[in-house]
Amino acid sequence: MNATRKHFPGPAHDHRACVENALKQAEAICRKRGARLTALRRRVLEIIWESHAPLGAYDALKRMNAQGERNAPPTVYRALDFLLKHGLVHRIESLNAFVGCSAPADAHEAQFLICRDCGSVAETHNEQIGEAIKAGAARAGFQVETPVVEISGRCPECRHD
Amino acid sequence: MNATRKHFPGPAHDHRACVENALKQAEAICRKRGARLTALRRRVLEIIWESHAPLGAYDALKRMNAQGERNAPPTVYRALDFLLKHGLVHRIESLNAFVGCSAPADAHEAQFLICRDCGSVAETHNEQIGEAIKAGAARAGFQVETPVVEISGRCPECRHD
DNA sequence: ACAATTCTTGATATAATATAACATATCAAG
DNA sequence: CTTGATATGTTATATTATATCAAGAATTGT
Repeated sequence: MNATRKHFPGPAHDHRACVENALKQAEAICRKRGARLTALRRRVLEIIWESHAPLGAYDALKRMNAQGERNAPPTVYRALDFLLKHGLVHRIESLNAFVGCSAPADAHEAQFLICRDCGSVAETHNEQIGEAIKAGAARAGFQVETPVVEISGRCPECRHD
Repeated sequence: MNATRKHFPGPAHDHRACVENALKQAEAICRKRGARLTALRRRVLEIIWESHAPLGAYDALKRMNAQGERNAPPTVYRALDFLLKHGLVHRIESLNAFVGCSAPADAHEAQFLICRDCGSVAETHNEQIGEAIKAGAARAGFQVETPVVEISGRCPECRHD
């Protein structure tokens, strides 16, 4: 196994497995917490998981309404709020878009590698980055609460050295 | 001197000096590059520097128009684009807002410490964070281009341990 | 100084993202 | 089964950002 594949699944991977796994984990997590993963929320999660590229709220809404339904923006935003609160999706601040969380079961600080060519995002959990951030912040007397680390660049598939 | 002050200037500092310094540096930089720091752009930079808290584009626009002028959104966005291009301001992605660059003369990768209470932002240039990011990305086969590091938390003035 | 070119600004319209407010429906506990 | 809490529906609006075309100002080459 190529170390690369661990983060960026590559174009040929079985994406249905990603989606199924994400939904199954989400159900388990919500069951354990007594949180209600309603049909609507599950559907939004599924839509977000259509690919590894972040999806805007309005794009998700379009997909929800593809069969003629008439959901309004608050509907999708509320579902996204729920999913965010439970760590099932992440918001990518630099894109105003949302991506499925690859490790929803564990509390974690994540960083995002965002390919500027294909748009796909890999989530990493790099403690060194977190430590460096905390150390630097401490020197400024700053108390870290929510570090946002979003790294734009080129994924293994799209780079051409 | 308190190490803290180096990053967060604190409420009592002489902010006019910050502004004057920022404008003087901007002029020098633009002169050296043959870039035109027009009256409009200079004014937007000055408005952004009104405080150490990031300012939204439309808030900047309101201030520009406070004396009855009728500038439109593209005007302020264009000025901001110019200032961004020349590294005179930074965009804070997680706030959709802009803050003056504290070290415009040097090329640098910056991180931002954002106080969630008072809203002020300190810019740091921490190479360890940059190195940790590059190392982590390399392990994923990812080529870093533009790392965004925005750390929300509490500044020295606002924390209460 | 003049024309040609480029850069900057003005002006209007509209796109894209996000939330407020209030009504109705569904669920879950007692 | 009714009460209280949670979730969804609906309409309107706020906030952030860009496309497009026209007009003006500075810069360059001659």
